[in-house]
Amino acid sequence: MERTARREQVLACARSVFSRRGYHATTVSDIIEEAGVARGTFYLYFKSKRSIFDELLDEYLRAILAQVRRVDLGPAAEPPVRQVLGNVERILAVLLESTEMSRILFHEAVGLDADFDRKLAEFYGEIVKLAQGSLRLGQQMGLVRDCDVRVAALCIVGAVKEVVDAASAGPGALPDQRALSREIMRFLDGVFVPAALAGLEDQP
Amino acid sequence: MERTARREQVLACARSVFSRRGYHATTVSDIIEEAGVARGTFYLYFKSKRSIFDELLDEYLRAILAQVRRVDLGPAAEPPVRQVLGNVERILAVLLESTEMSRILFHEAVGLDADFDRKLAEFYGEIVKLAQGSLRLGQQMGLVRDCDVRVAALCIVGAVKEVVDAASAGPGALPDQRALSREIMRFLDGVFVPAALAGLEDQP
Amino acid sequence: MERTARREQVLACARSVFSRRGYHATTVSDIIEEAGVARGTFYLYFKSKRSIFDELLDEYLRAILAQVRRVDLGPAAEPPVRQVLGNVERILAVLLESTEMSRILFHEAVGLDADFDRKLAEFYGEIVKLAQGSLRLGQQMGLVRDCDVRVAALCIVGAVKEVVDAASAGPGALPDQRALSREIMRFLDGVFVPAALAGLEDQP
Amino acid sequence: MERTARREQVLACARSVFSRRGYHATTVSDIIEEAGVARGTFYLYFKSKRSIFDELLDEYLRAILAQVRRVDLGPAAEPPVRQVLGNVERILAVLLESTEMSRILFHEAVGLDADFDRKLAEFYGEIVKLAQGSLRLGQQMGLVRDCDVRVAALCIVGAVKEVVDAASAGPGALPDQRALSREIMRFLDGVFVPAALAGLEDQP
DNA sequence: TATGAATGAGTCTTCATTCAT
DNA sequence: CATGAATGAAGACTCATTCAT
Repeated sequence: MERTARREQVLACARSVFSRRGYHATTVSDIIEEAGVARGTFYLYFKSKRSIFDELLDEYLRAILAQVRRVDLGPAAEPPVRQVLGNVERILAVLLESTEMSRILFHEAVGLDADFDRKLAEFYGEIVKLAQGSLRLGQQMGLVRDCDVRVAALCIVGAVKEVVDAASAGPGALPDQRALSREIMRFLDGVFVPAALAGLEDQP
Repeated sequence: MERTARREQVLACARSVFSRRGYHATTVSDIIEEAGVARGTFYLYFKSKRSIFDELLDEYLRAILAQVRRVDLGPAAEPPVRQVLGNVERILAVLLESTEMSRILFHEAVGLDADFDRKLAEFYGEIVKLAQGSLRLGQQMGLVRDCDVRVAALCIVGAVKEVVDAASAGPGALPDQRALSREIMRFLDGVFVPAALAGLEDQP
Repeated sequence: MERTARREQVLACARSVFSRRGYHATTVSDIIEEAGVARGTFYLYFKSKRSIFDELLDEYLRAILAQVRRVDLGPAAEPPVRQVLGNVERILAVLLESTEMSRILFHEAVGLDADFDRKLAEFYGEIVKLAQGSLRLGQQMGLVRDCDVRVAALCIVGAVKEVVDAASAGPGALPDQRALSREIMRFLDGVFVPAALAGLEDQP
Repeated sequence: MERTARREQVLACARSVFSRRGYHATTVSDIIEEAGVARGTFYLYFKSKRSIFDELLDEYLRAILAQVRRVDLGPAAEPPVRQVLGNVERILAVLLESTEMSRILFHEAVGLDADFDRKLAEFYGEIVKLAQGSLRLGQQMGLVRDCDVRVAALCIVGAVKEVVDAASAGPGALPDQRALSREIMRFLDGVFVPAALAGLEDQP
C-alpha cells in the first residue's frame, strides 16, 4: 500500500474511534486494531496520539472556516442577508455532513488541554469576529438593528453549535439540513430590521 | 476539623483544580496538595476522583435547573415575556457567579465518558424541553411567531451557553450580567411577535 | 464496660470476622464495626491487627495441645490404645466445637508469613513428635507394628486435619463427633497389630 | 525473545517467588525483578497478579489429577491394591518433584479468597470422590473392610498431604519417594482386610 | 516499510496505625 | 478510657512510545 493511502486509512480509523470513544478513552491500540496495522506502523506515520488528533481537527477547522465568505457589497452581489444565510447554510452543510468530526469537535476536543483550548478559542474567535464584522456592516447599512454585536455574534455561533450538535446526536427529531438553516435564519431575525428580511422567504 | 468543614474544603479545592487543569489533567495529588491534606484523607470523604467530580457537577446542575420557573398565565402574573426573561436572568446569574463551575460544565464535563455524556444530555434535554414548552405556549397565546419550537429552543440554549462561556473565559470584552441578559433577550426577539415585546424595555 | 470484658468482646468479633473473611481480607474496620467500638479503642487493647490474630491463634493452639495426654503405662492405667483414642477424641472435640477457630487454623493461618509458618510448624512438630513417641512406645510394647514412626505420625495428624476440615466446612455428610473419632481410630488400625485392638469396639 | 519463551520465563520466576514469599507478600515488582523484565512486560503476558497465580495453580492441579487412574477390574489388570498404590505413587511423584508448587498448593493457595477456596474445595472434592469410589469398590470385592468410605477417603488424602508437606519443607528426616509411598500404603493397611495385602510386599 | 515485544513513568486506591481532643 | 479524623507508605495496573529485527 502506498504511503498516502495507508496514512489516509489510519486517519479514517482514528476519526471513527475518536468519535465513538472520545479522545481519552481511545488508546493507540484501538486505532491500530481498527486499522489492522502494527503498533510501529502507527508511529511511522504519526508522531503521537495527540498529533493525529490534531491533524484530524485542524483539517476540519480549516474546512469549516473555508465556508465563510465575506459579505460582498458590490452592485452585482446578492442581497447581504442572502449572503449571510449562505454562510450559515454552507457551514451547516459541512457540519452535518461529517457527524463523526462534529462529534469530535463539540465533545472530544473540548477541555482536552490548555493547548487545545487555545486552538479552539482561536477558531471560534475567528468565526465570532467574522460574524461580528458582518453584523457591524449590517448596522451601517441599516439592515441590522442596534445591539451589542459581540454578544449577538456569540449568540449566533452558539445557536448553530447547539443545533448541529443535536442534529448529529439524534437524527430523529430535527428537520433536514435545508429547513434547519431556514429555522436558524428565522431565529436570527431578531437582529435584522424587518425590512432587511423582505423577500427572503420566497427564494428557493 | 469537623467532618463537614473538611469535606467542603476539599470539595472547594477540587473545584478550583478541575476548573484550571481539567478533569483528566487533574490528579488526586493535585487536589490534596491544594487542600493540604494527606492522600488518605481524600478517600475518607470521597470514593474516587470520579465521584468527587460527579458530586461537584450534580450539585451545579441542580442549582441551575432550580432557577427555571414555569411560565405562569394567571391573571395576577407578570407578562409572560417578562417571566421568560426572568428565567434567563436567573440562570445567567448562577452561571456567571461561579465561573469555575461554568468552566467545568462547558469544558471539562464534555466528552468525559459515556456516563457523563448521558447525564449532560439529560440535563440539557430537560432545559430544552422547558424552553420548548414555553415557546409552544407563547405560540398559542399569539406571542411567539410560527417556527419549529425544537430548533428555536436549541438556539436559545446554545446562545446562552456560548455567551456565558465567553463571559467566564474573558471577563474583559463583555457587558455586565444585567446588560448581558438584556442583549440575549433582544436576540430572542426573533421568536416573539413585535407586540409581545411592547413595554419590556422600560422595565427596571 | 470493664477492661477484660471489652477486650474479650473485641476478640470474639475478630474471631468471627477472621473466620468468615480470612486474615488478609479482614480489615481493622471490619473488626471495629462488628464490635461497635472506635478505631482508637482497638489499638488500646491490641498492638496491631497481626497481634490480635496471634493471640487468637496462640490461645487455640494451647487449648488443642492441652488435650494431649502422655500415654500412661502404669498398672492402673487404661489400655494404651484406649488412651490414644482418648487423645484423638479430645482433640477432635475441641476442633469440632469451635469451627470458627478451626477454619482459621486450617485456612487463614496457613501461608500468612514466615513468622506464622514457623509458629505453625512448631505446633504441628510438637503434635507429630508426641504421636511419634506414642507410636515408638507402642512398638516397644508390641502393640504397633514395624513402620517408620515419623511417617505414620504425619499420616495420623494429616488424617485428623482433613477430617476436621471437612467436618467444619460441610456439616452435612459426615457422622457425628463420636462416630468420627471411631472411624479415624479404625483407620489407624493400620499401625496397630491386630491383638492391640481386641476389645476396643465394645467399650462405651 | 519470542512470546512463548518470555511467558514461560516470567511464569517460572513467579512460581519461585510465590513459593518463597507467599501470594500476599509477593509483589509484582518482586516477580519482574526476578525475571529481569519491565513492569509493562508482565502485563503484556498476564492480566493480573492474581491471574498468573491462577494459571500456575490450575496447571498444577490438572497435572495432579491426571495421575489418578480408575481402578481396572479386568482379568488382565494388576491386582486392585497394586493399582491404588500406583495412584498414590504417581501423585506423590508429581508432588515431590515440584516442591515449589507443592508449597504453593499447601500453603499459599489456602485461604486466599472465596474464589480460590471454592476452586481448591472442588479439586480436593474430586480427589476424595475418586478415593471414595475405589474404597467402595474394594468393599464390594471384599478387599476393604467395613467403614465409612467418606471418612476413610478424607483420611487418606489428609495423610498424603501432610507427608508431602513435611517432605517438601524439610528434605532431611524423611525417607525417599519410593519408601514414602510404601509407608503411606502400609498406613492404609487399616482399610484393607489382611488378605488383600498378601503378596504386595515382595513386589518391586 | 513493517512489525510487535519491551519499556517505565505515572495514577489511582487501600488500609494499618497514630494522636489530638 | 474512648473517639474518629488524619496520615502516608505501599502496591496494582495502564498505556504512549521506542527500537531491534
